[in-house]
Amino acid sequence: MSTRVRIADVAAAAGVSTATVSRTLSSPGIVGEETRARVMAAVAATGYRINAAARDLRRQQPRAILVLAPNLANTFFSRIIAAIQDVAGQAGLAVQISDSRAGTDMLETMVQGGRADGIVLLDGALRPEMVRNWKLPVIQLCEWNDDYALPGLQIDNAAAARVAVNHLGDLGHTRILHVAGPSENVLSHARRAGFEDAMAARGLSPEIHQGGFTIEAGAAAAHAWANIADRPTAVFTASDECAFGFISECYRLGFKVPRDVSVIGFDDVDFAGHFLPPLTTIHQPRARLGRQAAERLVSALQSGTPLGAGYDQIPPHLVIRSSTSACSASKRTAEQSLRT
Amino acid sequence: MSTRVRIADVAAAAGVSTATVSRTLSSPGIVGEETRARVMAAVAATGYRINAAARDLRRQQPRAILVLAPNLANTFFSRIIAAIQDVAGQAGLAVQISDSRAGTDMLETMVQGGRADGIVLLDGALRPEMVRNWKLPVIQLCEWNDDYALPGLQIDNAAAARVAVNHLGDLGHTRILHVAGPSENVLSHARRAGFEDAMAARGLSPEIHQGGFTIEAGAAAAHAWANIADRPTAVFTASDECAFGFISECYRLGFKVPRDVSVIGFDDVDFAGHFLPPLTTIHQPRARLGRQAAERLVSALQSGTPLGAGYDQIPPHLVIRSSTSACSASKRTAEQSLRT
DNA sequence: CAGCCTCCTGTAATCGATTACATCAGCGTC
DNA sequence: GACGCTGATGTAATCGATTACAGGAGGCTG
Repeated sequence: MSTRVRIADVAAAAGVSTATVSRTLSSPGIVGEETRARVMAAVAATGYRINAAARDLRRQQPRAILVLAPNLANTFFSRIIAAIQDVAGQAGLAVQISDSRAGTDMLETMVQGGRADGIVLLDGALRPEMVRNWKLPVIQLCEWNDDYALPGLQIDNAAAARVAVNHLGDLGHTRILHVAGPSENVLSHARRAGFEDAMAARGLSPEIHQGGFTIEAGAAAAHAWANIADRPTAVFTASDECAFGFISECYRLGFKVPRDVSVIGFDDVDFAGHFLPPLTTIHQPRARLGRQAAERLVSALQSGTPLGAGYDQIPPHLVIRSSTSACSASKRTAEQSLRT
Repeated sequence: MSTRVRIADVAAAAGVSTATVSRTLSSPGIVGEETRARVMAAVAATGYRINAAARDLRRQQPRAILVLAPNLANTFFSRIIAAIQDVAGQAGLAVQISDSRAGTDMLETMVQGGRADGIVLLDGALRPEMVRNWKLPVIQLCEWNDDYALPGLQIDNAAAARVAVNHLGDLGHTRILHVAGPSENVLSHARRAGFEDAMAARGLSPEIHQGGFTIEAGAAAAHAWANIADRPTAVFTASDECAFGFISECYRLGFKVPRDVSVIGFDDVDFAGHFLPPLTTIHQPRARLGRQAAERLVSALQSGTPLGAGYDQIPPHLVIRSSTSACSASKRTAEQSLRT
C-alpha cells in the first residue's frame, strides 16, 4: 500500500530522464545499450509497474479487447475465451471478460469507457439500439443478431441441423422430434429452420417440442416425448445439456438410449464423450472459433482498417458416438423395456 | 469511430464549466437543480461517456475489483463470479475477470497496473513470491496457499471429507477408496487428510488412488478400482467430474452404481442431480462463497481498513442422492453383474 | 447597511506516461 | 575548420477528468 513507484522514480534511480525510461520500455531499440541496461536495472530495483490509466489516457488506446458473454456459467465459453486470450496475448493486447447481462450502465461504461479497443460479442440478445451505438469495432461470435449490423463468425447452424437429420434419416428413422431451444434465441431459430428444411427435403413431417438449452428443459421434453402415443424414434436436441437431461429422464422413465430412442445433441461439450451413452452430437470447434474471431479483430485493430461486414460460417461436423443407432423396425414399448 | 465526446464538449453544450459537469455526474446533490437538468440534457444529447483512464488516473482509484481464476473452463466458477459481480455492482465497483494462468507479465500488469483496487483470488498455485509482492488487498476464495500469507474463505474441506466417510461408514461400508485430486493442489491435500482422519477414527484403513479432478482421471480410477482383487465397496472422489468419469467407466466395465460400488463426489455442480444415478456429493454453496468474499473485500475497500487475516471456513453439507446405498453383505462379482 | 454565512459555480493545478521537438556530441567530408 | 548528418537524450506539452480553492450572488442578522 506504500506509494506506488512512478516513472520519475525510475528515471531518478537510473540518472536519466523520464522520456528515456519510457522509450526503454516501449521501444528498446532506440536507446543506447548502456543506458538501457541502467534503466532496466532501475526498473527491477524499484519494482516499477507502468500505470495503465496514465498510459491509456496519453495513448488514447488501451490495447485491450473486451469479451462479452451472456453467462459465464456456461462451460461452453471457456475454451473460446482461452483461444481469444492466446491470440490477443501474442499481439500484446490484454483481454477483459465481462458479463453482458451485468446491467446496461455497467456495460456502457465498459464499452464506451475507453478501456477497450475492440469487442468480441458472444451475446445476440442485447438491445440493438445500444449495440449499434457502440463506436468500437465489434465482432459477433457464435450468436448473432442481424439488427446489430455487425460482422460475425459462427458455425453453420442450419447446415448442422441438416446433417443431424440426415444422419438419423440414414439410420432409418422417419419420426424425428426436435427439442428446440429458447424461442427468442437466434441459434434456436437457425437450428430449427435447418431441421425443418432437412425434414421437408426427405419428405418427412417435422415434429417440434418447444424446449430450451438446459438440463431441465431436456428432462421436461422427455416427459412430453414419453406421452406421445406413437413416439418418435429419434430426437435432435438444441444443445448437449438438453440432450443429457432428456436421456437421464428417459432412463428414469424406463426407456433406454439408443434402444428406444436415438438422440443427437449440439455443441460437443467436454462431457459429451463421457456420458452414458457417449453422445452423438454436432461439434463446435471452440478453440478455432475463438482464435479466428480474435485474429480478425486484432488484424483490423492493427491495420486500422474497419472489420469487413458479413458472417463467416464454419461448416458443421457431426461426431458419431453411441446415442444413435439404426431404427429397429420392431419397436418395443416402454413396458417391455422395463422388464429387461 | 468519430472523435470521442469529452467533458469539455458537454460543458460547452450546457453552457457551464467542466467542473460543474463532473460534479453533476459524481455528486448530483451539490449542483443546482436547474443546472443539473441542463447538464443531464447535454450529456444525453452528446452521448457523453466518461473516460475511465482519465478518471482512474486522477482519482488514483479505479473502483474495480479483479477476479483471478485458474481456468475459466471450470463451470464451478461461474456462479461464484456472478455473486461477486452482484455485490460489487451494489457498491459501485466494476468487476474484471482474468485468467490467472495467462502469463506472469500479463498478470502483473493487471494486478499492479492500477486497474483494480482489490483482488479475489481463486488460484492457490501461483508463485508465492509474486503474490506476496502484490500491493493490493487480496482475498483467497475456495483455494488457498499458506505461503501467500493472505486472508481466505473456503468450505471446510477436511470436515467435508469426514462427513463423506461417515456417511459411507454408516451405510456399512468398511472398504473405502479415495480417488485423490492432483497432488500439488491444496484442496486435494485437505480432502485427503480429512479422509485419512475419518477412516482412522473409525478404525478403517484408508485406501488411496492418486487421481485428479477430471473426467479422465475418474475413468482411469475406475480401471484401477476394477483391477483390485478385493474391491472396495465405496469410493469418495475428489470432484464431481471425477465421479462422473468413474461411474461412466464403471458402467462400461459392467458394474453398476450404487449396486456394485457407492460413489460420493465433491462440489455439487449443476449436473450432479441430473446424472444417472443422481450423485451423492458435498455441496459447495458457490453463491454464498462469492458473496461473502466480495462483501469482505468491498467493506475493507470502503472503510480503508485492511482485510483481517486468517481463513473463514464454511461448514460442509452433504447432499444425499442415489449414488450411495447400504453395503450389501453378500457381494456380487463383476461377472454376476454382467449377467443380470 | 455592513458583515457574515450559505450555496453554487468557475479557475486552474494535478494525476503519470508518451512523444514532438530541441539539443548536443561525435564523426565524416570538402 | 566549417558544415551537415546521425544517433542518443532531455524538455515540456499533452491526454481528460477531478477537486482544492476562490469568487460571487443572495439572504439573514444586528
